[in-house]
Amino acid sequence: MRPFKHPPADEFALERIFHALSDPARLEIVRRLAHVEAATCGELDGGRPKSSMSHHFRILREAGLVHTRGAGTLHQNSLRRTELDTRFPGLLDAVLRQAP
Amino acid sequence: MRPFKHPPADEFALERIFHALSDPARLEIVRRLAHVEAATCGELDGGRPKSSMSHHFRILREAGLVHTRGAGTLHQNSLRRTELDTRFPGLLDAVLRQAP
DNA sequence: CGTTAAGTTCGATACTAGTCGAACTATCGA
DNA sequence: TCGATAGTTCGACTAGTATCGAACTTAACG
Repeated sequence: MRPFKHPPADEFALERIFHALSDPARLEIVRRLAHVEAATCGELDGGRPKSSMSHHFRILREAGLVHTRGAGTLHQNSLRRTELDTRFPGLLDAVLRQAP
Repeated sequence: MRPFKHPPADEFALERIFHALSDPARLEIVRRLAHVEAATCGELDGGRPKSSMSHHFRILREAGLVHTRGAGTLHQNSLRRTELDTRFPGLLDAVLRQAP
């Protein structure tokens, strides 16, 4: 499995993060990830096909919102919460306070 | 002059706000508006044509980020800061802390 | 009025992004 | 090793969006 590209926290771009969060499907993914330690792609699809989910996770990963690590045949995704809170204090809280 | 449509604070949609902020031109507008009481469209174009600016201001208005009021022949735009802070505490701060 | 100035609207174009099926890859288990 | 499973990649289609010139609207001022 190819390793994923995860930008370091000092390369996070606000525009990219906002773009990632401007899609309802991705906003929902982020919110659901906030309640768990990690989740697989399959656990978070809302009936959407796998190729669509893969696309959304890639956007979230490249924005720096989500970290994905392979665990056997499945991928565990987690919110990069502490890094995001350090780099953009208040942003994630604002998102999550909205619709818990 | 046609009155502008300004959504009430309880109709702000996070997706729409994020989309509005995902464009570099609009992010810059918001940041510059944070430093002044109000500004006209012309004061904030970065050499961009008026039709482009008008487009961006409409997106910002309809997301609830900016309020526009006509003052004679020019339009005064201001950040809806208190309403945004009430509805999404921390969000605007996160944006503005980033690049003052 | 006629003019100037500030923005808006319209229309065309180009680019960007979301959706989803099909084929591919990698890993685990029988 | 064969098959099943989880996810990625590819390709095509579609929908949305940015850009910008040109025409239009509105208001202030001679």
